[in-house]
Amino acid sequence: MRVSDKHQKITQAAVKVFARKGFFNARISDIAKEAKVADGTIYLYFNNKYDILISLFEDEIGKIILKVKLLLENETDPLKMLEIYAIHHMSLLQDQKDLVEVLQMELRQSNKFIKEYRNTKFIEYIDIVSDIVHKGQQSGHFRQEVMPGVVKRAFFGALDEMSRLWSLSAKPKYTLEDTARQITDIFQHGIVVRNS
Amino acid sequence: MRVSDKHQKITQAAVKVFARKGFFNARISDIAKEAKVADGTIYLYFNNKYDILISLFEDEIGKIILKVKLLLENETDPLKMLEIYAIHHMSLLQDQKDLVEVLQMELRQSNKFIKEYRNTKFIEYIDIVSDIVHKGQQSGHFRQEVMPGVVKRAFFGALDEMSRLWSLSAKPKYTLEDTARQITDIFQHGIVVRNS
Amino acid sequence: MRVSDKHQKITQAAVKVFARKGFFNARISDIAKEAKVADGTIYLYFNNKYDILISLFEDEIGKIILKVKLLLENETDPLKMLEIYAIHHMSLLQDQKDLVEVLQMELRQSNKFIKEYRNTKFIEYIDIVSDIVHKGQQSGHFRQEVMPGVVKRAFFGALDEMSRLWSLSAKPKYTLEDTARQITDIFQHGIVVRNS
Amino acid sequence: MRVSDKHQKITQAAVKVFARKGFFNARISDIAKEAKVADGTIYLYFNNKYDILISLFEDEIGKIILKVKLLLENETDPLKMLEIYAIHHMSLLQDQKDLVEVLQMELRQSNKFIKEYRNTKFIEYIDIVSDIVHKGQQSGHFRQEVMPGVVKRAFFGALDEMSRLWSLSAKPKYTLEDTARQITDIFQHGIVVRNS
DNA sequence: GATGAATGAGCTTTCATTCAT
DNA sequence: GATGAATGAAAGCTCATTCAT
Repeated sequence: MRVSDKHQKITQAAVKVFARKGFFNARISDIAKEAKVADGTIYLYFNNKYDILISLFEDEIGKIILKVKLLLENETDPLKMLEIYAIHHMSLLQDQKDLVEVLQMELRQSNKFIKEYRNTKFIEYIDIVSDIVHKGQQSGHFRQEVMPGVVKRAFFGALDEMSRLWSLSAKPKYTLEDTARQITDIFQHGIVVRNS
Repeated sequence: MRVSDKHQKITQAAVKVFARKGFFNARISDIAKEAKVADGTIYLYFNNKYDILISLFEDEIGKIILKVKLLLENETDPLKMLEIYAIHHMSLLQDQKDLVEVLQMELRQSNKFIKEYRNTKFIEYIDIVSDIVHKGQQSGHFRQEVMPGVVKRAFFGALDEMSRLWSLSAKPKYTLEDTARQITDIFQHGIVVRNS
Repeated sequence: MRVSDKHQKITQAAVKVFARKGFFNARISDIAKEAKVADGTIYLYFNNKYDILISLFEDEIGKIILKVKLLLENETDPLKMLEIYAIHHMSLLQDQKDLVEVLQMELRQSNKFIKEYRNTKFIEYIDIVSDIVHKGQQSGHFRQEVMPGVVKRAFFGALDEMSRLWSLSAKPKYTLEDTARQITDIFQHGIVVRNS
Repeated sequence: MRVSDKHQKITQAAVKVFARKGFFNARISDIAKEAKVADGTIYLYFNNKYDILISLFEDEIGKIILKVKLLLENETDPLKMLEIYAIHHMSLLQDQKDLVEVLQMELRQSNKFIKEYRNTKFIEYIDIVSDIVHKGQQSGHFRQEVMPGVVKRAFFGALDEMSRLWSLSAKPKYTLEDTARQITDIFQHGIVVRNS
């Protein structure tokens, strides 16, 4: 069995269990059982319960960043780039519902209980948006008075809140892709230079 | 001593303690000490620890709804109404920082640990936005193809994410009011009918 | 129930359990069961497992010191004082066998695992001997070249080792009092000025 | 690599680790690391953790016995023999500080956690003293009324306690040899027949 | 109503020991 | 013989909740 095998099995089990019960209600033994390893084995790969969450967070956000950057590589239109980002973000939910729920939780909780933890991976992820906006402003597509730092947060927040609703609702009205497009549409209209 | 007196003291203490430590790390005895009552006294007013959080959430959101509805009463321009909503939402952070932090956490957590809890108060709060959008569409101010149900989530998400950032950052670049205006500006441009 | 009641019950239970199993093999639940309280109750009176041992040690040594000082109060002959000290020390074993065993263990162990703990109570106890020796030297009873600081350690060590043997052996040859007298005899002869 | 090689490496490592942390706080992995072998290897040479301690104890005491018997071989004066024994005992501290600390601990603890263990090696070691005393009584050097079985314990106890102090104190007042001599002096005076 | 001492279930983490390689 | 990853029982400690006063 490869070394990374157990590590990955535990991470995946943790995602499942954290998503189901939340971080605090999840027991180590739950994760161990889900991963089909002994409780003690978890501590060969992680320092403690928090460490599982943090590692998981950084690893998974890291993968997401790589993926979206790859998707954006061949696109130059900043309007289209926003759409690609949004659709990719929302479609994560379809592929990795549990992961998204854990990341959402973690995002609100981690800074509460681990003061010293600085969430650089997350910042890297949303900075993709401000980069797009900045580029759009330089190319004259986007209004100059719009603040990229505000847009990135607002755009992420809008997508995130929408995905939260989506994962909770039993029978969503729209597809995830439609939803992503609608939010993108609002932001595109919201920041684009009017051709009047 | 009025009955509500102890209840309120405990609620306020809970807001403080939950904001400081998070729900799970907060101890009942912390709240009791902060409220200057005995541990057991809390159980005369609340069924259990979760109940404090839920009650707190509903009570406080209720007050916020009342306040913002009052502010919107004399305004008819849907563009201005969005701004009023946004500014009021963000300014909560100034007046009740602890409360905002607790509400943000609770929003992401409660559905994890209390499956049966349906967050009707929160829905009522964001429905104010969809009402504004709907009204704006009827009056011809807003584009018909925009979905009010999407806008309400996106608008709330954008404001909420921005306020999360704000409460975390040591020295924010902009004032809360400016931030509210910038986000409102994006959404106003995003959904308004173009006068071309 | 008096506050001190539970504290004392736990201390006495701890003495019993520590003596039976040793500190490390003793479980908190053993002590709790012996004291007929809940496991958690112990933590209302002691900070942790070590704290039980330390508190116990200091409290009980404190009592022993008081007792022996009282016994020595009306005696002026330093030779007799040594005997009183020795007999009292050895007779502890009869009255409080468990306690003696715990103290003996603790004496060898505590300084190993709690580096910062300075055993002032114990020093106070053996300093009684060096005081006697010093007084005996001033009154011309004891040889000047004898070091009180060495005698106190040697005397205590001799008594302690003898009592260790005693508590282990199934059928001791001599009575405790006889043993105390024999050791005292050696030391008396060992340090007294010869009347030649 | 000779069989005994690993055995010895582990024993020496165990002495170091037990002295540093005490038996219960020492981990098998600590010993393994110190001995530069794998954890599992230890179990090829010892049955369990306790077995390491017991083996170590018997082996090392055995060596000490051999050494002191050799030193005493050519001496016939019982007074001098006591001094040789004392000086050798105390000087162990200089050469094998860790070992002495472990033996001291073990002496007080082993009978607590391994009921069936009878410490014959230790008895053999202190019986050297009672043999000296007995011989001294037969040759008329020592008082007849002194009990060899008491002297051996008292003498060992005095030396042991003194060495315990010595290994704890940062800056001892006297040299180990002086201390040994002082204690011997007290016992010599204590049991010798007076030439009056 | 108010108190806070007492409870004990529950959890994270440790570590001696095993065993497949 | 040697390894060290894996095991899982075990235990210290916490804290929501209760209830006698």
